[in-house]
Parts: sequence; C-alpha cells; structure tokens
Amino acid sequence: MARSTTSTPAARRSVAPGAGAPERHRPRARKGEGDRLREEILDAAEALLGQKGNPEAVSMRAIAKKVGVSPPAIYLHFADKDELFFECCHRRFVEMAEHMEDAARGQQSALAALEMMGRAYIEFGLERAEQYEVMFLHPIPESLEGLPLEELPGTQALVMTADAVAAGIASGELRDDLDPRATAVALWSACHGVVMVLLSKRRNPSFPMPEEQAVIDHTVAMIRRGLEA
Amino acid sequence: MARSTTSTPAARRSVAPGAGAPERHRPRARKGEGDRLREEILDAAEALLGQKGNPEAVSMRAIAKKVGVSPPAIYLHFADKDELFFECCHRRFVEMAEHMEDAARGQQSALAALEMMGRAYIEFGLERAEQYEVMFLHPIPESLEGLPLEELPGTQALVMTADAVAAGIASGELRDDLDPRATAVALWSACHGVVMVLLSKRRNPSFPMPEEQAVIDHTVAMIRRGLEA
DNA sequence: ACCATCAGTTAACGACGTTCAGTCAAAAGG
DNA sequence: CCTTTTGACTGAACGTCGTTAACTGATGGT
Repeated sequence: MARSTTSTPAARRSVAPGAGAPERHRPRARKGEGDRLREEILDAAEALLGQKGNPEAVSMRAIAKKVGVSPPAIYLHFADKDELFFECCHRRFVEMAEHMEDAARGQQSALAALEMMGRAYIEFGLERAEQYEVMFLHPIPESLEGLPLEELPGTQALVMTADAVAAGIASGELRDDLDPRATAVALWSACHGVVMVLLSKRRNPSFPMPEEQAVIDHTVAMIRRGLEA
Repeated sequence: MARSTTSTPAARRSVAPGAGAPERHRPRARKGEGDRLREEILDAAEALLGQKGNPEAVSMRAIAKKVGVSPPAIYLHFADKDELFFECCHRRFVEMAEHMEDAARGQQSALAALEMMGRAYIEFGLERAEQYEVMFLHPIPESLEGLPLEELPGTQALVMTADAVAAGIASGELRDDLDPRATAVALWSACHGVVMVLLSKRRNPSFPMPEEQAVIDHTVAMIRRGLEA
C-alpha cells in the first residue's frame, strides 16, 4: 500500500522521539552525484553522535531520518554501522597528527617538543571525545580489514613520538638507555590514560578528582623528569 | 557495535540458536531461597562475558537460557542489564584493591611499594580484561546511583596510591613539590593507559607494537625516575 | 481447607541492524 | 521522439534485542 501513490499531501509526521530535524523529502541525487548522499550521511551521523555521546545511542534509522532518506539507503554507501561510524570519526580525527606537529614545531629542545606533542594529544582527545573513543575503544571494523594502518592518526602519532625520542637520545638530551619504540608506546599510553580518566570523570561526575589541568600538568611534569638525562 | 553486538551472521554460527548448555529443567527454588537464582544469573553472565568479550554481545536471553530460566525472571533480581553486568564485574573486581595491597606489603621503600602497586594494577587489569572495561568504560548504572563510591575498587586504589605518595613525600623519598592527590590520579591514569593500550593491541593485533612486558617496564621505570627526589 | 505470597512463566511491545525485491526518474541509444 | 538501461533509492519484512504486563502454580502459614 504505497502511500506515495495516493494524492494525500505528504503526511507530516510529528517529530518522533530520538531524531531531530526530519528534513523531509530530500531531492533524489542526479545520476552522477550518488556520493553526495554519502557526505550527508556522515554529517548527520557526526551531529547525532555529538548529541548522544556514543554510537550505540545513535540508530541507523535516526541517521536516515535526519538526512531525509530511508534506512536501507545508507547501505548503498557503507557496509554496516561500524564502518559508517569509523569513517565518520576518522574524518575528524585525521587532523590530530598535524595538530601535534603544529604544537611541536618551533620547539628548540626534543623534550619541549615531546611535551607539546603530549599536551596537544590530550587536548585533542578531550575536545573530540566521541571520535576519540570510537577510534581507540572499538576494534577496527572487519569490512575495512585491508586498510593501511600507517594512515591511521594513532599510528602517525606513535611514529612521530618515536622519532622525537630517538632525536632526543641522539642529541644527548634524553637518557641513552631508552628504547625509542617502547618509550613512545609508554608515552602514548600515559597520554591515553589521562584522556580516558578525564573522560570517565566527565561521564561520571560524582567521582572525586582534582581539576583536569592539575592532572595533566602533574603527568607531564612527572614524565618529563622521567625522560631527561 | 563493538564486536558482535548485532545479529550479524558470523556471531550466531557457533552454537545452534543462542547460547550453550541450555540446562534443561532448573528446579524452582524453595520459598526462602529466591536469592539462589541471583547468584546463578551472575555466574552465567560472567561465563558468557568471558566467551564473548563484551556485554553488548551477551543477550539477556542467552543468560536466561544458560541458567535454564525465562528471560523475565532476571528482572526479579536486577533492575536492568547495566546493573546486572556492573554487579557481575564488580564481584570479581573487588579483589583488586587487596591484590594491590598484597603487592605493596613488605616493600621497604615508598617508591618500591608504589611500583609494586602499579604493576599489580596493570597485571590485574590485563587478567580481568572484560571486568576492567565494564568497570571503567561504562558509566555507573542509574539504578545504582545511591551506591557508596568509596567502596568501588577504583576509589580504593586511588586512595591507597595517594596515601603511599604522601608517605613517600613525608619520608623525603619523593619530591616535595608533588600534590599527593593529583599525583595519585596521574599515576592511576598512567597505569590505566597501559592497560587500555595493551588491551586495544590484543583486540586489534595487526597494530605494530613492542612486547607487553617491555611497555610495562618502560612505563614503570619512567615514572619511578619522575617521582624520586 | 483455605489463601496469601513467592518464584517464576507466556505473550507481547517497540526499537534495532540489516536484506530483498521492487520503483522511478535521468541518461544513453536508436 | 520513443525505448532501454541503469543508478539511486524505497517499502516491507526478518530476526534479535531489552523490557513490561498479565498470569500461574507450587509453598507454607493458619
């Protein structure tokens, strides 16, 4: 019983719970421009993720409704929900590596550069909390198994850190008994821990904890002293 | 979302429909012993969580089937799924604080005690990975809002750490410009980061990374040097 | 023998991710 | 201009999920 064939005016559905801005009757894309919908889906997913906080609270149906399209249309552009949200978050997350590079640029010592990189990492993670959690808490989706790992911002950050550590060791600024790769992972995990702990405090405000900035500063200072020669 | 939360084909392939060991005809409990089912539900949830890896992949129906009871029976003992899994994980997790205390006991220096506590924390988190993630990655369920935070193992570990730091400062073993509370959170978040990073490596094995033990050792050594006077 | 209560059950609701078989207009071919 | 192809999308449905409402039948006190 297709309601579209009837002459009744488009049924104005009251905004159901969950999704906002129905954006009814999106004009169908021209023949070559199928990829326009893809971007619109990513935008809608991002907006809803920002509202709800985590992907499990955002349904494919809500995304479809926000775009003004039927749910199956999404599957013309993404293999499944995991892939959609991975791509959605990856898109905003690629800036992280360059954000770190910007922070490190112009520092005259390797230690200072590492500190700025760490601070930039933490700042970015807290700012893009939803994307951060999708990128680091979920396994990378099976449908993207062939994807090149070295393009992921996480890998880039790790490589940048390892390089900076190696440079610091070479210049005598850092202790020479450090293994650059293991040290880079140790530094990364310390920053990751700060981001996660502060996010969990935000999620769970009754947990008693010092100010965010105090935690960050203490971590940075502690690590700095732990590295220098 | 995370692993096999949805009804994707591969997830259900293993056993016929649902979970294993239907446990046919569970005898109905006598009049006073209603709480026996409660324990059986927790046991079943724990076992299935161990198999599947995360709560979203374990359905209430599967738990009920494993116990040999109908799904709604669970709601006579738990408000909802979140509460069930929180309690399920909390049950195994309360040992953490005493595990840390055991590790610290007998150490003659505050620094050594802190190191052993950190190592014990990381070891415990890696061993009880599923419980760890439920305790620290999910908000505490609304139905348990009145619960005393100071009984949570996370809080206990934090307090223990802060005490050890304060003791170390008092004895002159640690730098005296440290704030015990902020330092304790910094230490906690460093350990948390190591656990999370290593777990994410397990979940995503293609990510290139040094040996687990090397990461742990580098982190511990770095922090140790960062703290001492 | 009665009957309240405990310890469950059956059936159903609405939402979810996803699939399959169409539909319908724009482009290509004649 | 008319047909055919095809790319972009829709409608209906499947099976699963967490959860609720309404009911049932054994247990134990009186």
